[in-house]
Amino acid sequence: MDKQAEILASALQLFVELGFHGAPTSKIAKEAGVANGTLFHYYKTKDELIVALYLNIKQKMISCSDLELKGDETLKSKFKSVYTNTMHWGLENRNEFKYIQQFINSPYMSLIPIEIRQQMSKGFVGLIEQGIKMEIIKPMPIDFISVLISSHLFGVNQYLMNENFDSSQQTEIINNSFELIWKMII
Amino acid sequence: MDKQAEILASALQLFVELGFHGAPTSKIAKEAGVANGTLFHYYKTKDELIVALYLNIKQKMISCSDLELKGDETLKSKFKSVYTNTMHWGLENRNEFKYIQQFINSPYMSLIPIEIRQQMSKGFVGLIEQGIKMEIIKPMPIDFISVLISSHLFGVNQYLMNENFDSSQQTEIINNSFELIWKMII
DNA sequence: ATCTTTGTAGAGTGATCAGTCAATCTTACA
DNA sequence: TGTAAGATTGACTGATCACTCTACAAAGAT
Repeated sequence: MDKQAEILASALQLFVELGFHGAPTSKIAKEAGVANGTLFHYYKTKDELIVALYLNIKQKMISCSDLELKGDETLKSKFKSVYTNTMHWGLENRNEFKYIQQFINSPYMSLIPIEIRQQMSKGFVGLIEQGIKMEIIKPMPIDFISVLISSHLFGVNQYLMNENFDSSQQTEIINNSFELIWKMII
Repeated sequence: MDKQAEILASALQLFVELGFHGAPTSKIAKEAGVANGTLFHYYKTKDELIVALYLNIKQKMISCSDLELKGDETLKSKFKSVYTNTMHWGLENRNEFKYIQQFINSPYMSLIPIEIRQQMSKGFVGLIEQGIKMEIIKPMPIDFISVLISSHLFGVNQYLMNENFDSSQQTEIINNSFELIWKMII
């Protein structure tokens, strides 16, 4: 890992553990094994670091959920892939998942321009549009469906994080919970 | 409003607007129209203020959702009352709702002892248990059902906050979204 | 009337923090 | 090899912040 990646990793760890408030840049730099000034070489301000970390993680999450989406799958199985991939990613990257939740529920979220938010949800929105056009998914507003699925996903993820199931139990709950949300939107 | 209530009101406004990080106690006191020392007379530390504010708001939210739960209603209509009351409360108290989301997704949440968390969700958990016992609600883990409903509620609330519907449209969406989540758990 | 408790004020303090800067090191390439 | 650009350092700084302290006022209690 290069220094910049070390900084992001330490920032993630400390922001999740101590909050934006409780994690000083000096501590982040120290934990990353770099000098104070190096942090500010890559990120002009602390706020810029906080935002960059969000975008960095969100990008990873999205690219993971898109994995192996072949054209010949049914729409349902595409949705299921996105759902389960994201869920498993969240369980294997708990700090990343927590950081995203912490960030989007904080005032920092308003620093992300709307175009970028749309850009990030583009793929998912496209899937939903496709489902409505094919008359598989109920004709409800895209944003409504989107929020139904993502809040369901975040909720189930939080449940799985709290309880400590083994891997096969986890997979079963994820499959069942997908069927629940799928029935809700078709 | 007495001084303590003024402090809580200003803290709410500024924490939602600027985050825990960006809202100094001096500014909170100033906005509340009290001296710096007065704030620390009521709350020994800033953290204590942050936690007290959460408990204060949560209490209001719970007592609002319990309103008018008569014994002769069906279980479904009891659930619907809790759901719609909470939703409407959230729409009329946006800062309060945002604060709760900001708080529970922050590391401060870990400062709330588990007994208190259980105490706060007691009424709702009781309703779910009743539903399972009456074989109306599917026999799934209580915590799972609880997280399904509350994340759905928070998600729909966020959707309604973003879009700006008039009152009758809002009510319709709330009713429809209740039917969706109800079907999911029965 | 005196004492005690509680509320309120606001100047003061030591610590801490975000961010700077000048100097040094590394790398790439002419 | 020389040189320019970028990377890295860590001591430093000015501002800010959480919190304290002393003084005083209000309100009961005895």
